[in-house]
Amino acid sequence: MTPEEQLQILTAGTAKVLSEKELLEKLRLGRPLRIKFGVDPTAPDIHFGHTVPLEKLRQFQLLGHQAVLLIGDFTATIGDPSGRSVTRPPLTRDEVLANAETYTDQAFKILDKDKTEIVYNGDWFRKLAYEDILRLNSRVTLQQMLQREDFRNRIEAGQEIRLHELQYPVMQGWDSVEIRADVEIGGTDQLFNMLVGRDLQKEEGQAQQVVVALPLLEGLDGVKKMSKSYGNYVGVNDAPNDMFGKLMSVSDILMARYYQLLLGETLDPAGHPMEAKKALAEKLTSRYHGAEAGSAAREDWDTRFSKKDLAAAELPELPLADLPADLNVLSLTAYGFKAAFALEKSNGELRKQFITTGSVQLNGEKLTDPNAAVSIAAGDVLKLSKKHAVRFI
RNA sequence: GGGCAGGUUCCGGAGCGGUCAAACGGGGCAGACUGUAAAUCUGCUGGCUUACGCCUUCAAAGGUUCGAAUCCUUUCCUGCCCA
Repeated sequence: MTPEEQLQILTAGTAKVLSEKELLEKLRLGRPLRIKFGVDPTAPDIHFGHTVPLEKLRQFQLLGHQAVLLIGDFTATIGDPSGRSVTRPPLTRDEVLANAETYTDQAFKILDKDKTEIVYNGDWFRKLAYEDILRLNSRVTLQQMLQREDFRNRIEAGQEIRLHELQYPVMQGWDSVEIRADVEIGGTDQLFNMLVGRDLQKEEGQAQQVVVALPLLEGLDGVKKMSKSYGNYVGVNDAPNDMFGKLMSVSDILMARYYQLLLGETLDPAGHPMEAKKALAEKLTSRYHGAEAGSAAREDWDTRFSKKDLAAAELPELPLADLPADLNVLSLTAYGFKAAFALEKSNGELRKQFITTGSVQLNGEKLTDPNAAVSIAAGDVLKLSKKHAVRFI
């Protein structure tokens, strides 16, 4: 593949590349480039938003370049201040290592493990003496650091910035020197840190890395960035049916984004949107759970939602023995939500929202009277809402 | 340190002694329609109650009053201006 063709693939879906010209020049060198991607193993829960840079890294890998996955075991104990409005609590070393392992397990569902070099930045940072650190710091000015938007905002807002937080960009920059990175990949929130890498490489007489910034993935609502705290995420550890279902609920516009950023593919505008969405959901589910689970999730979705055949669908199962003693429609519904989905609904909500609207159905029969007595037999299917149903056994 | 404006239910934002569980908008949830899409429409959105009603909420603590989110005092916090 020509450098020009590679460039086109590699810049697709990116938010910013500094610069495309330099990237093209590097591609023309004809040798495998060293592509750095650094992760902070600060949280064990990984969602699809985190996989966007990995997808780009894989593209580089497929084109024959060397992926270098940097585990920020050392920097994680500081906490990246990027985009943060408060100082992050430091993690213990054990937490960091455990998180790192979880992370790599997930990452290799996307990356080719055998062709990925893993490095830990503790390997060099732990060896630095105080005088080395001072020397490193002497190359970056306070003014440069203060250009950062999040630092600036915190100063303006009168919020504290601890001195060690200023070290973070310097350290990330130094990682690039140690790795001799040709390219660094990261989210747009990493732009500043990645640029520091260029400065330090220049100081060290190295060629400067090209910075590839990727957009932050929108969450399921299509508006806010994907984040656990917004509840709009798809976790890579979500159960196959959950993952499939969540992906089916995205809007058409968002689907095109997901194609681009999660699959590295372009959505064919000629196809039927629902078919395209099922294909997206199946591919992603298969990636994390295997092809078998992927197609099973699709089949189950079809029986449950396309054919609306709840009886044949795979549902959470509740034993008859655990049913509440005073069984009526209201207590049954409350029990279903609580036992199968861990959702605590108030009686008022159950009555007004779920029962009287006809949302609650037993084997297809609407149960609209909260106080009506019900009897449940094995095999009965209780539909609580469009998205929630259980089977009794 | 001085002056001014504020802190209301998930968010924004009305209310400024009783008719306030608190307008309106957003968000969320449920239903209809659909492709678990979008758009649209309907309902719900503190808790308990079939309901009458009761209970807990309007930064915190006290107080005035038959009665307070609304008035007074103190405390905490926020924004703007001056030094």
